[in-house]
Amino acid sequence: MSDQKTTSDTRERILDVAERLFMDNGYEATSMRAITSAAEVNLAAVNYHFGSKEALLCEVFRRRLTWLNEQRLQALDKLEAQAAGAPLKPSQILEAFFGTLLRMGEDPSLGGMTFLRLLGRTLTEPAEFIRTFFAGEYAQVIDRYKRALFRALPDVPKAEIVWRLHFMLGAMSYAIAGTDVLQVVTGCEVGDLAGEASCDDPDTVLARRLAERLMPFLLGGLRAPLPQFHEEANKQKEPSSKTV
Amino acid sequence: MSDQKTTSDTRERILDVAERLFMDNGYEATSMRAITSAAEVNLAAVNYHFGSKEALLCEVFRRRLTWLNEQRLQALDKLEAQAAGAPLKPSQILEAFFGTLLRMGEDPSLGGMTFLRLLGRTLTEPAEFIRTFFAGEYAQVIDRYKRALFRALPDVPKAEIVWRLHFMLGAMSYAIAGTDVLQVVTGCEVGDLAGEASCDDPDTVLARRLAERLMPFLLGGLRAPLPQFHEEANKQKEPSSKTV
DNA sequence: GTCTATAGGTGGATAGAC
DNA sequence: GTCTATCCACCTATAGAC
Repeated sequence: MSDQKTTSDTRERILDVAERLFMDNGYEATSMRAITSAAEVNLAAVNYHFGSKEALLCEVFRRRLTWLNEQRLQALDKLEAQAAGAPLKPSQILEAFFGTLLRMGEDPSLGGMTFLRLLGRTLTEPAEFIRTFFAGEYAQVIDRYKRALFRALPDVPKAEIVWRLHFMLGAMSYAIAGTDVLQVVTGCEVGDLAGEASCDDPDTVLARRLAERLMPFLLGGLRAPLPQFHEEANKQKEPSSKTV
Repeated sequence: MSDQKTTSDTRERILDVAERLFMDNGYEATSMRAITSAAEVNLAAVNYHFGSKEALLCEVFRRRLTWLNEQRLQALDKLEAQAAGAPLKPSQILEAFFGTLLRMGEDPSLGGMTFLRLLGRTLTEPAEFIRTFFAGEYAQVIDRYKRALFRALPDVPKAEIVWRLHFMLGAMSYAIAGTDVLQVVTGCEVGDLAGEASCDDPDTVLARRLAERLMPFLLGGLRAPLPQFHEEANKQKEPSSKTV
């Protein structure tokens, strides 16, 4: 990875095209032939550069997720440095986690909405190698954020926080992955929901509107009154509904 | 569909097995051969009974969704009759919509968690025929519930309600579809999150716990303060944050 | 309704020349 | 690094006997 003068853009072209086609059609329904012909490279090039179709998919994600993971950890580092030992506010944590991702959607050079949609869709793919891959990619970052939320919400049972983190991930993933489902389900064009018309790229506008809408929703869900518990409740709290 | 004395359970056996395999592997990765051999029927039986693999998938959903749609509409009818013209409470509407679905997860004869997971995963599949199918299946019910929410939250801009309905659908779908992602992402077993051990089927317990956890989260999100608006805000409200 | 047999096609991967 | 040619496993769907 050092001295090829033309680390020929073949590699990058394949990754760009694969990203788009995997998003449009899904992993299984996208053939190597479709990728290589759209990228105008030879069929054998994928196996030469990546080894297999599975490895190609992983590389499509790795090139974006490495950057995203760094950004998310840095955002948390920065907040914690500013707080000087005090717990963070939940809204700050959510902004660092979800805001960092959603800002990728506004920047085509980071993959834009194409990558975000692909990510949202692929997270629920059943294939074993995909689940294993994401587990490894996400483990460290999720763990850091989980601990930040535990500190930020000391009165909420940890199991409850974990559930809600999961709900938040789901709301975001579907909101991103299903921007076309949205139209269908709601009978509205995304343009109508986005507010005023804009001169920018529609995807960029969508990413911005999404962030504005999603963040209050997630925060409201995270801080909702706790559910009733049944027998002995969790260690730290009296059961009945209380706003956290 | 009337006089075959043995409307041989071949048909039902295929549907049951297809439901499970589509859930385990996804639509594209599940072959007719895998289905017919697991169901112990002949390879040609699927095409005889359903016509094609696509039609089989649609039928897998139709046999559950028809019932679900009826239940959801009846639940709303009943609430509206009780209210005698007054708007419903948001919590009632969510209970009717999401509670009805989640109760399917507790009843294996209605598909149980297998069907719920399949539904959650399939909603984001890119294949055109799937999107078209769901659009037709859901349109009527979603429209009724949308209008109920508009009435229940007259001070919230309609576009905002539509966004939040979408977020809620997403949170629920992922929460269901990704109960194994949950383990991986959070480092917990589902059992740990479910609270006490139980003698029931683990999936049934999970469905119950999920409902208890999810409903407060969704309600908190739906009723969260409105986001800031930029230029001219929506017609009905002053912009800055207000709890609805 | 069920079965066998097969048509007719596409998939991922690789060997080996250049 | 790129290309052609090819292997072969597997797919959906159907024709036609029983």
